[in-house]
Amino acid sequence: MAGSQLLKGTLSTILLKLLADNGRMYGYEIIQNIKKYSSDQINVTEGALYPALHKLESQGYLLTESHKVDGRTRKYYRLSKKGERATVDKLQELQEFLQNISGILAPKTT
Amino acid sequence: MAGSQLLKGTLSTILLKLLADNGRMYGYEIIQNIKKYSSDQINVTEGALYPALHKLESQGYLLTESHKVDGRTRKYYRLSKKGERATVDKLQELQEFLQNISGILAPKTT
DNA sequence: AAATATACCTATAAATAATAGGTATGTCAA
DNA sequence: TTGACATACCTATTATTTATAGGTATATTT
Repeated sequence: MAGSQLLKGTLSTILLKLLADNGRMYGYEIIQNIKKYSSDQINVTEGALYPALHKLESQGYLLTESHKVDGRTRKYYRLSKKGERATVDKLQELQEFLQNISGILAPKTT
Repeated sequence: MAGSQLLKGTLSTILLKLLADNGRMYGYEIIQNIKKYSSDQINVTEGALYPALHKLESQGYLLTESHKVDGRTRKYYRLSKKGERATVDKLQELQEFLQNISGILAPKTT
């Protein structure tokens, strides 16, 4: 996809926010969810998603449990207490950054 | 700075936009400008800026001219015709991306 | 004389995502 | 029944991008 490099730096925060909203999700579901919410414009690849989830897990932000559904294994991820706190911080940081970027991108009226 | 990795992918577009607005700028000026516009929150390092400018130049998006001012050399960068076209495309791409991100980050009302 | 600001640059390291590959089950159509 | 496609997990390698840290040099302020 064009402009895919724009995702850099924002993916982990998006993942935390999705889990905060939805309680628990599994990898495949996350990919579909982001695709849908962005009207097919943001395509998170598996090679980006799974390492990102595993890193968040290793940092103690996520807890996991595996369940077999229709013969296939699903690994559910959800926020730990630590992850909930991190989500608040990272969300605020990202929103401030987006505001700053918007300020720079705003058409100049001078 | 915290959250500095958020800049990833957006820097070259920001540079193009700044040059589109200001006609021509030199490296040091760009760093100060971004710092000021973001209220000190976005700090573009030299190690990020100069390679980024040189890449844009090598892609044919920027033209340069050096001038000596107060004993110091300034290298001015400005958009080429090709750079002007690229700016329009990249700006639109970034704005669509920011909208998508905002949509995902918006508080869930469901 | 020393510190700070201005002004350019690059080499190496770190972080992050893409590409491309692997494994496996379920379903639907030819 | 076979082949395509969707679901579901994963990792190794590569590419891209920025940070860190270093270098050079002049002007101004303390």
